[in-house]
Amino acid sequence: MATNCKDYNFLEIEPHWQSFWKENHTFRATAGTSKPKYYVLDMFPYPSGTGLHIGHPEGYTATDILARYKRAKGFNVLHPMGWDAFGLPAEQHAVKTGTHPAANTAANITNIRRQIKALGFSYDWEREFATTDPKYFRWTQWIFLQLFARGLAYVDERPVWWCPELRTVLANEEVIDGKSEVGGFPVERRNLRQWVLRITAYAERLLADLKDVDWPDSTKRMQEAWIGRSEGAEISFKLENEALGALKVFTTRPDTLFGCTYMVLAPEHPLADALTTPGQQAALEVYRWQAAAKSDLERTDLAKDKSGVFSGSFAINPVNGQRVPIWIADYVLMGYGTGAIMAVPAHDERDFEFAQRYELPIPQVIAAPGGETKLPYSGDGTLINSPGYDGLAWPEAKKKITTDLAVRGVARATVNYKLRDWLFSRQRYWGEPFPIVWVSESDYAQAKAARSSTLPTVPVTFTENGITHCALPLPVGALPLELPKVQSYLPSGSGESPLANVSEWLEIWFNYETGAAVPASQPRPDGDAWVRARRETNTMPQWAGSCWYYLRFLDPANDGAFASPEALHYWGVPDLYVGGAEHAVLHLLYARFWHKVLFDLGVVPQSEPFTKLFHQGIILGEDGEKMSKSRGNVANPDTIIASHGTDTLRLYLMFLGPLEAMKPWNPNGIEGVHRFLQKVWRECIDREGEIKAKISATATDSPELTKLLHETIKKVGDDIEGLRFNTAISQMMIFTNALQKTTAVNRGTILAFLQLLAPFAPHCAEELWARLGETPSIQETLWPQFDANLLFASQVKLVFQVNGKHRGDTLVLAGLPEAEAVAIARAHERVMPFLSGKAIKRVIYVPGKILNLVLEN
RNA sequence: GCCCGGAUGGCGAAAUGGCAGACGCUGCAGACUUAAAAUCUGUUUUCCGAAAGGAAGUGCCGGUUCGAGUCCGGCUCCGGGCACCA
Repeated sequence: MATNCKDYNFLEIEPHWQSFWKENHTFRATAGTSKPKYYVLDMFPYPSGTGLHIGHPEGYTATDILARYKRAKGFNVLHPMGWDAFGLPAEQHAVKTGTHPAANTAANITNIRRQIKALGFSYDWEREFATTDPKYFRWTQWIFLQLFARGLAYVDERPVWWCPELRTVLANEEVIDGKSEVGGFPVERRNLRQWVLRITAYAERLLADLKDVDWPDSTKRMQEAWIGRSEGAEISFKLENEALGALKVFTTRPDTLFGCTYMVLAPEHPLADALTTPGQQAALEVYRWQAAAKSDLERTDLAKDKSGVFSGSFAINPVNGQRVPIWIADYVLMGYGTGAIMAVPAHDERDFEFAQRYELPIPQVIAAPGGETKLPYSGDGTLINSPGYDGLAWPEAKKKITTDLAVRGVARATVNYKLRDWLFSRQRYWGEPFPIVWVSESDYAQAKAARSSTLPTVPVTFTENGITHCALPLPVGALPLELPKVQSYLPSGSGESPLANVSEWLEIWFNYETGAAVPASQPRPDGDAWVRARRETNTMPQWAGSCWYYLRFLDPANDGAFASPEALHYWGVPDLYVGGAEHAVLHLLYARFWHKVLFDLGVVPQSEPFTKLFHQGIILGEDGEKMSKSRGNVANPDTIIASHGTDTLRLYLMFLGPLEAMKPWNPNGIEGVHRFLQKVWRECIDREGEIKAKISATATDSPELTKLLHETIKKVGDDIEGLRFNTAISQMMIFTNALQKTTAVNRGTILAFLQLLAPFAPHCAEELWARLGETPSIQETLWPQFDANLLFASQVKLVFQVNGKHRGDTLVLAGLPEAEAVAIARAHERVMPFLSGKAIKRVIYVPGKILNLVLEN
């Protein structure tokens, strides 16, 4: 049922077909058909208050074209959309206005959903959800409980930004130049009790399985670098003060052990105090205080100016018994390896710099193959000045020294990762509450008997004022644990989240069998399973909800499981995942980690979540700068939809350049693609709104037009598969230009072309399809086939070159033998003059392409 | 500092090692129009030339090749990411 506008009235056409698709559930995905499945997923957006900017629809248009194309190719397509709706901006808004973040979030979702729907994407909206829906985060909490039960979640003291003035914890992005973003107050690092996920337990698999996924190489390399595997040895240095035991260091270069002239501890190292002699204590205090006052950024900015203090103590080098002074310096980090290093200044740049400044010896122990003596030298070489190992190549020496020391029990080969465990809690209101209560040791012991399968082998505990608290999970049946209403979204002031102020919710009698809770202010209910408990006040970070949403889309209404085994089996994981490169590490690594845990639990059938990944490029402002409100260069899709229509916007976004490229927004080009759609319209519909008279079922197309049509079918299909939408559109423009020059055209040719256009400009194609009297919807038709026989021309243009220079061309029969081609060239009026008087030394002939005659001299 | 991209007309760009600049924008000229808009046609890398045609040309320097925007080596600039990881 088409509209009846005479001109290409997109404002009438686009809403018309959008409601048609909605009423007919055109894009509803139903599992279990015999068709092959195709799951194409966008990184779902955070519903921010400012709505969509032009960058969002770029990736969404790309996946939509693919989704529509794959449907036409006979696939059962799953193409969903939802909302990553927990997050800081909503909380900040709540603090400012006092309104519940849920209300603000819902309003933002309504707006952004309207914007996305106006773009006419073929999402199955029946699968929509937000991560903030209790029916969704119930399963986020469920997955957390699985991690907890497997010992992959624990609590630990971790430093976070604390602003004494605001009495709150700040995120990294809320700290600017060591001051709070709000108010500009000073901030400091402060240790707080945090939940941490043991992602490091999966480091090896997260690294190894990268080889199995079809991702951009650069993204794989970033993840590799982030995981940062390095092989080396942990070596124990005996301390001169034997009462203190040994000092363990990690090194990737055990072969340079003879070149170790000092050691360095991180200022936070537990042995730092004990090792510091009374005379040096004051200096250490000052140094520590200086290091702590620096932000991480300052500490790393000062990288070039290494500093430290001597502890006054010595260790013994296990290979040669030499006394080695122990220094304390902030260029060694407590978070990596053992927080202590053996310094080999001759072969490490940082140690070299430090040794120079403090005039420590710099003996060379690796000889460069070229005899080069410039230090520091960290390249290949053989050992020198290393009695017992001299002359060995460094890799062998590394093995031999490690084994020799291992035999003596003072070293072992180890693998270290840069990857740290994942800090998984936030002191915020607007996040998933942890389904955890804290109970006393004795109550935990009592509950353990009833709940053992849901508890980790080693209880998760923390100690406060000498009292040990044990983490007891809610039974799965008690999920979801929803957020309580609070009086204020301001932080508690003590470093805990606002939840710490809701005492009726916080302090409870807890039934560890059912998960039921009664405020502790009321009498303890009858029954053995009731224990005194305090709820966990932390909430989960925004990453939690985005870690597994791609699985919930498979079966979003399921109340009995995060998704049914049937849905998990049928739809599997996304066949294509499209989103920004800014998520190359964190989101994609966290999601992979969770997926692997679910795989180990046997609840998902595959070990990797995203088989194929693609990053769309960023669209910059007209000025070539990143779009931002403050620069005032933000383009809004709404205005373009109103002025040119969404089909034009979609087409233009794809025509701008390669999908992966970073490109500036240039609204001048919009007219070009809009004209293209106008032209398509005019080729189908005349000024009176009737079907153009030149279209007829009986017209015979010229061989050229037929060939062009089949070329276009092939190229558009190939380009969509390769995500090269810009060149697909160019090809359709070429076809339309040719169409315009015809006086009669076969109706079937027009219909086939409209099918090619449909994934790109679905409203326009649908309208013209209906005007031409076709039913059902163009979305339900199969992609046209090209005839490969028609792609080969009998005549081809052969280019003549003399000494590699273009000297003319001519049409020849395809498959012309070389001898004949040379004869034609010799006789060619433009080629001949260049050949006169010279012998042909060599002939390069690429049939159908080029004939290059190489002359003597 | 390290890692990853990128650099082609006035602009966005295209080009399995085989005619560089497809397609689109802009500009210019023309047709239609009383006129304008819209639409259509032609033209638009630079230099020489009246033209035919010729020469140069894909950030810079060199190399491989009959032939290089494309491959290799060395730079410059721009963008992104990471940053004392022992």
